[in-house]
Order: sequence, then structure tokens, then C-alpha cells
Amino acid sequence: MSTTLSDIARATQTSVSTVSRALSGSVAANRLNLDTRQRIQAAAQELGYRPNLNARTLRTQRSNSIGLIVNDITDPLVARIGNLIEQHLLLHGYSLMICNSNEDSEQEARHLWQLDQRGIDGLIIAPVSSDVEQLRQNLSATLPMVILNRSIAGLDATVAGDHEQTATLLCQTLRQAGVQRVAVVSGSSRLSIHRIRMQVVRQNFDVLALHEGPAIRKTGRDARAVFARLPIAPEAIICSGLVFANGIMQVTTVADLQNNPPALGVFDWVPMQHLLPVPIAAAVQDVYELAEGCVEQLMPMLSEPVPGAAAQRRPQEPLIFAGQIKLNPAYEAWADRRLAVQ
Amino acid sequence: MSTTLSDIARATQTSVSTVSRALSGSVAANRLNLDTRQRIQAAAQELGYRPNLNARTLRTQRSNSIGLIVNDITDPLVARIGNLIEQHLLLHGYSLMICNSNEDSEQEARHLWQLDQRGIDGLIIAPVSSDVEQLRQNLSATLPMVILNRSIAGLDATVAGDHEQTATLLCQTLRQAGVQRVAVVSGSSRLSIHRIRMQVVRQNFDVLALHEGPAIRKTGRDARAVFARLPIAPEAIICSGLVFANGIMQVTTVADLQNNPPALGVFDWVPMQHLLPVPIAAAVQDVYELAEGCVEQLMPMLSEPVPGAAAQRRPQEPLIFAGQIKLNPAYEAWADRRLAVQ
DNA sequence: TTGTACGCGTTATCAA
DNA sequence: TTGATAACGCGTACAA
Repeated sequence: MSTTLSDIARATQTSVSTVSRALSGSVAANRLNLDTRQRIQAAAQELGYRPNLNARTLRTQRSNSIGLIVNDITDPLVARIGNLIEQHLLLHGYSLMICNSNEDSEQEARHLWQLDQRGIDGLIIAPVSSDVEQLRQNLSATLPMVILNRSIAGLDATVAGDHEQTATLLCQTLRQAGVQRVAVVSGSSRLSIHRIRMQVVRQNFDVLALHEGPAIRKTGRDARAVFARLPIAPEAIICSGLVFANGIMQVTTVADLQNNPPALGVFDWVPMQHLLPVPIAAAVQDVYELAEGCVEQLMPMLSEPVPGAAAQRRPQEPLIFAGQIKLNPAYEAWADRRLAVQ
Repeated sequence: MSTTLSDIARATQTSVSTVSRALSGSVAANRLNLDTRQRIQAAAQELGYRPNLNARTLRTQRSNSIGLIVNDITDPLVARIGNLIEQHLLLHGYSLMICNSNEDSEQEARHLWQLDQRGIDGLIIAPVSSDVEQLRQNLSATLPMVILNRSIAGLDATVAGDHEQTATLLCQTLRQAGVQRVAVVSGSSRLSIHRIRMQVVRQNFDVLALHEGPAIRKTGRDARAVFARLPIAPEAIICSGLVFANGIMQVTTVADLQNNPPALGVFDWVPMQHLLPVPIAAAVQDVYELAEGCVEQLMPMLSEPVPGAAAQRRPQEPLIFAGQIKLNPAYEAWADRRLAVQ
């Protein structure tokens, strides 16, 4: 179908191997007769030759591509990290294949399997569950892998926010506004990211209710309904992820805001929060740091171009970034009102 | 490295082809001795065999995967479409590789090239430019392709919103609020999507200023600065895409909203718009329709499983979906105020 | 029912 | 400087 090396060989009266060398761009190309090399390159151009990457990968065991599996591509934070990771990888000559597990471990397994068998050189993943077996089962044991925003026992190549620090910061902020009773929406407590956050929250507050569910907006909507029926109203709702806050706000109307609704303490940046009339304290990460961290973490794990050197699986240190708190104007007004009442 | 068919053959004292048949799951598997088949399957399980997809694709010329190239994965609308497309493809047994061109035609070309040479069976793309050559140059001519949200001469497999209809609807809405003078932020007028919208806008309004630029938030920010210096203030700003509205709102403070700022007429849904204090009239598409449309459009273009049948490149009709207008409470209040003044 | 042999498109080794 | 030739892992026509 597409033109191949042998097509060019026939057209230029040379052999397949010569053509391969001429187009490889490596040192071997320089050892060629300048004339034949140019003839071959011209023919390649002419025939619109493009190498078959499957064949090349099959032969060389390298694909120059990295896989990224995210749990929810719809999350703007995740999307931005993906975007930035791609930009960084490009600088290193790698391209990125993004796959979306959609918070579903079956789809995750499928993607793991596919990417691995397509011969990606490395993987960056925010796993749906922290089950190491699920990962190992679907991957060749030697595939370099960086875990994003989770911590998994036995895997040190990790890039994440400092969940304990940011959670502490967020709790302190809310307490400064006099908050004592909170309700919580969280993703699965089997994930370290949520477990750690919740632990810190419990240390700081009287937790009236904890609604746990998959990291989708519906969980946030459900939580809001549950919290509305509590005998004592929470002063703030803590959301262990943007999706939950979005779910809550989806079913919040402007009219609701008249009745002094609880503030939202959100892990992760809320888009356009500075304009939203909902009081929001957000614990934000520098996504640029995270993305860059993933790439810098991954690169040294890839087998060196020198085939002689054994793949150096030097253990990486986890890369943990501190976050900070961003309040929106509505929150500041809300906090002022609370303090005035006291 | 990984276990291969021949590993299993050796372990079970059979031949590679027998193993291949036993694991293929096709009719050929049934013609095997039940005993040997089970022995082979057991061994495969034992050794953790997973087929090498590169080799398989190289051999069969089919990968059971579809590529999706989007211009901006950060756009929530785009991300949601990607997500939905993936779900739909799964039902048909295909998996999806998402690539982000990031509004950059070089990256787009790179992705086109890569996906094609990796042997994807079909492509869905929202091209950066409507240059057919750019596409054709990097693709094998026979690759089934669906164009998303653009219209390109000569390519009929298209899925898009009805840009003229939605633009007309949006203009009518604004005019009902007495708007006569607008400013416009738009992506490249070389893209039909923006060109059509702008054309309709011009027919309906006195366009004070037109700011054209790449579809990134910065363009929106810049536009806002430019519009602020106009001798006559626009009554509304029309944004040919969510990114522009986001850019404008990024640099809008709550204080700004006291000074009766222009309303925003936005193509595409604005997340959380019902809570935003900015008057917004949004022309929204049903993303589910769009995603489903892409898949339904693409499926019949893929070569039939029967190898005898020539790939049926039956020309598809463009699939155009009507949109509708969603006003937020702030807009309704804004419109009421305007009409009251009259 | 099973095995042999070939080819998919590349790259790498060896010899000329 | 160049050309056979083998091999990557798989699927399949053909022969047994």
C-alpha cells in the first residue's frame, strides 16, 4: 500500500539495506557514497516514503513514544498536565499517546495492555486504584513507569503534590475563619491521595458526614443532597478533587447562595473561581512543576541509546511538590462575615 | 523479553502456528484438538503471554485502534467529546489514541504521521487549518477519516455543529436584548467554523472591532485590552469559542462587573455559567450527538472484516447538528435591565 | 488435526 | 561503499 524501502531500492537500483542506511540519518549514512545517498533521498521524497513505525519498533524494540494514562481527561487540571507533559517530552524527542481510563479499572487494564504491547518506551500513569498487581499484571516488568499523584508501595518513581502539607494548609485556612464542623466528599479511600487528605481533615475538624464515591461529578451531586439532610449544617464542605466541587456547584443555583451555604474547601484549582459567587478556598498545585517532574523523573529510566549499557533502572526518589492556598473574593467576604458575627 | 508464541510452542511441544491458532479465538481454534488447545491456553496463562500488537498489526494490516487528533485537549468541550468518542468506539471493539496538536500545525503533522505509520484503522480529527494538503501529505490516501467541527472542501465525512444556525440563533438572542454594537474575538478566519460565524455576526450587528488570533486564552485577554480602548464601548463581546471567553474572564475582576460590562455571546458551553456573575449567552452543542456522530460516520468507512470485499469508501454525507442557546441568570438580569431602560 | 514455510517492513551483522 | 541474509513476532496458505 504505502511505499516501502524495497520500492525505493527498486527505483534506485540499489538494495534495501543501502536505502535503509541512506534514510536512517545515523552515522552509517555518512559512510555512503554521497551520490547514491542523494539519489535515494530524492526517490524517497518523490515516492512519498514514510517509514512503517510498527516494523521499526518490532525490529529495534524502541518506539520513541511514551504512554500517559489518566483517570479523567475531562478534569481541566489533568488535561493541562497532559498538555504540558507532551510539550516537555517533545523536547526530548518523544511523543505522547494519551489514554483515558475514565475512572474504570477495566479500561485502565485495557490501556495498559495495549500501550505496553505497542512497545511504548515508558509510561506515566495516575492509576485508578493503588493495586500494584493490577499494574504489574498488564505490563512487562521492565517498563519504566512514573506514578502521578498517587503513592504506591514499592514504586518510587512518583510525582505528586504534598498531600499532607496542602491538606494541613487548607484546614488551617478554614479554621482561621472559625470553621469547626465540615462535611467531606472524597474519592476512594483506597487511594493514598484521598486517604491522606481525609486523615488530616479528621485531625482538624468535627466531620459531620463523609461521602465517598468514584471521582465523577455525580458523586458531588449526591453528596450535596445527603449533606442537605444533616441535622446540623456543615460550615464548610471539603472536596478531595475538583470534580466533586463541580458536582456540587452543578446543582447549586444563584438563589441557594442567599441562604449562607457552606464554603467549599477544594483540592485543586477551580477554573474561574475568582468570579464564582461561591466561597472557595482551593489548595492548588503548580501543574507546570508536576508535568516537568514527570518527564525529568522518566527520562533517566529509559534505556540509554547505547545498546551495550543495560537498562539502568536506577531507583528514583519520589518528587513531592508543595502547594498553596488560593481564596476567591466570595470566600474572603464569607470569612469576614463570619468573624464579624463572632 | 516478553514471552512469545514460540516460547509457548517450546513449552507445549507444539509449533508456533498451532499456538497462534489456539490463541487466536477464531474459527481456526475450533478445528484444534481440544486437549492441545487447553494445554496451550494453560501455558499461555502460565507464562503471562500477551500478543505483540506491533507484530500483529504488521502482519494483518489492522490495529483495531482509531486515532483522535484534537486542537486543544484543555478545552472541556473537546475533552468531553474525546471521552464520549472513546466510550462509543469501545462498543465497536476499537480503542482510541488521543493526540493533542495544541493549535500547532507542526505538532499536528507529527501526530498525523505517527498515527498513520502506527497503522491506525481510522482517524477523527479537528484540524488546525483547513488545508487539505497538510492532511493528505502526512496520511496514506486510503485512511478513513472523519473531520470534526470543520468543513473542508472535498471531504464529506464531516461531523459538526450547524454553525450558521447557531450563530443566527445567538445573534437573534442578543438583538432581543437590544444589542446593536458588538466586538468579536475569533480564531483564524481560514477555518470555516469561525468564518461562518463571523459572517453571520456581521450581517446582524455593527462590528466595532474584530480581534483574530490563535485559539488560546491569551487571545481573549489581548482582545479584552484592545476592546477597552475603543471609543465606543461594545454592548456585547462575541467569542467564537470557549477559550476566548475564558481568556476574557481570566482578567475580569468582581469589581469590573459593577461597571456594566458587555455581555458575552459565546460559542460553546461555558462550565458553571449558571453561577458566573458575567452575563453569558452560550450557543451550545450536544456533545453526545457529536461524539456518536463521529463514530457512526467512521465505522462504515473501515474495511470490512471480510478480506475479499474491497474497502468500501462509500462517500458519507456531512452530519450537521443544530445547537441551542443557554442563557445564565446574570444574562437574564442584564437583558431585563436593558429593556427597562428603553 | 498439526507442522512447514513465507511474508509483513525494518534494522543489523557479516562478508564482499 | 554496498549487498545478501537473518531476525523481530505474528498469521496463514499449503502441505502432510
